[in-house]
Amino acid sequence: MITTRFAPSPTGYLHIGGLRTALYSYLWARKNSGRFLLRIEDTDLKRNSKEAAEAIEEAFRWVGLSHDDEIVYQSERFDLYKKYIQKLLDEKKAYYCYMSREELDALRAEQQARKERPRYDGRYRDFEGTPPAGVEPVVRIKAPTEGTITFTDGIKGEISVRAEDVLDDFIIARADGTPTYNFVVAIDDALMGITDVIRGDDHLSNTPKQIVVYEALGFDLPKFYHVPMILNPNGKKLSKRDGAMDVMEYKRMGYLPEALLNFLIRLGWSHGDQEIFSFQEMLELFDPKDINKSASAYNAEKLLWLNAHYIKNATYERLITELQDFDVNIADHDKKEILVDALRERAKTMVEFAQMAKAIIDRPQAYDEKAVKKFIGEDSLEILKRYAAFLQISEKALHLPVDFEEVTKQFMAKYDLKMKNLAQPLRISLVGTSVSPSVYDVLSILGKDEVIYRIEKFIEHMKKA
RNA sequence: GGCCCGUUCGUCUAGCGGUUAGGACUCCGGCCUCUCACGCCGGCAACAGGGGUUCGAGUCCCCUACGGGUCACCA
Repeated sequence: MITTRFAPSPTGYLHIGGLRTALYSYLWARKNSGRFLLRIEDTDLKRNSKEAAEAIEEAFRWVGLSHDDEIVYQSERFDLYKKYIQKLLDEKKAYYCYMSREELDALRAEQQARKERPRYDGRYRDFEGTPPAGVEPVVRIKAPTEGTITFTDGIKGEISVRAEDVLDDFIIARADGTPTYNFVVAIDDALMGITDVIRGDDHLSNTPKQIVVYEALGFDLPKFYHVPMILNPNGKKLSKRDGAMDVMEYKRMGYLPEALLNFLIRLGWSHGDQEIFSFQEMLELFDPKDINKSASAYNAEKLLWLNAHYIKNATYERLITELQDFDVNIADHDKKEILVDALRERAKTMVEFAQMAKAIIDRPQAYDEKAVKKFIGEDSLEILKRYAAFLQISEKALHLPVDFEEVTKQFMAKYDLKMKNLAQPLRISLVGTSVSPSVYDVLSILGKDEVIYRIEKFIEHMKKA
């Protein structure tokens, strides 16, 4: 059984880097009928963990991820950690260190002056004497001083480091008794039964320290997968303005969650040449062994393309529901399918979709000057007037785009007009600009009466001007 | 600076010793056409550099360069 976990520190929101590792962890667990757990790394306290957890769950809900069991808060497990600290103390695998911060700072300064790696010198490692007064001790773990630590990373391969290069007796409990990150991560992963740790590769160099904890406590090591970072389009670290903002911000910008997920899974992972992955396919095909070794840059155009793809293929119900979040309610519109089909090919985001829908449904507030200048000629108004009259007396029932196409062709034949002569003036009269879906679609969506009304209003407006 | 990791078109990537180095996004042409899109067809564009190993290297090894991560009583 595979158990994975997502273990963010409470920053207040979930960004796409976090979402991606969460997705990978989720997929790997679910694919193997395993469990996917959520743990909040809040040993630091200061920040509001509940709020952060709620933000993460909200984002999970939006994209369709779910976790098993209750959320684990490290801040609620201090007693547990204390027991393990005591255990290591009793077994002499950890010890109190009475070095003051000043002494520590001085030591580091010296080492740096000598161009050495700053590290604790182990002065209290085997201390048996009377502790200096007035110093609240920290607890340090005895780390190996020689030899190498080797582990296999599921993405990077075998990683091997020399103990003397990277380790020292690091602190596992602060002077106030609270435990530190590298200590609790190892304990919680072990106690929660995590078999596969999938996390950002900024944790790669923490892994040896955590292995020291696992070994001191006699826990089995999980498999590690260190996922490369997401970079901004310039190859630098991702910041908020590049896309590292709250995942929910993507919803507000009109992205569909399936597009975001498809975008993220493909960023650093691939399955041959396949670009489009349904959630089901992600579940079937994802394997962390196929994750790339190198960092990848955030590519906004590709996200947009994927979003457009999912909009094109979404159901009517889905799109109509999504539209409600952007103040467009067409659930009761009798031509809603025609409207949706006309716009789904054109919108890259739901925000654009909504804007385009409004541009058709709402009567034009103004007429684009450039368009008028370019397309409204001497006889345009006369043609429109006749066209409206032609529609008015039409005996045929006008509902679908093909109905309007038919009468329009009859009209053009009667007056020996070309589509080019009619289409743009008509479009401008209906929506106020020279850009819109097919005029036949617009005609159908608006319906005969509204069409005639808008044409008359336009003629009126032009005559006034 | 020490340690660790990485480097195929601008970007995401395929490749797993023998390929005209493939696909996708973007961009540029063309077709379609009532505008804008969509769609379709076509095009530009890459193995960081240098040494090895090998009959043969994008693929294996070493070095260099560049990029990133990390070295806390943060996580």
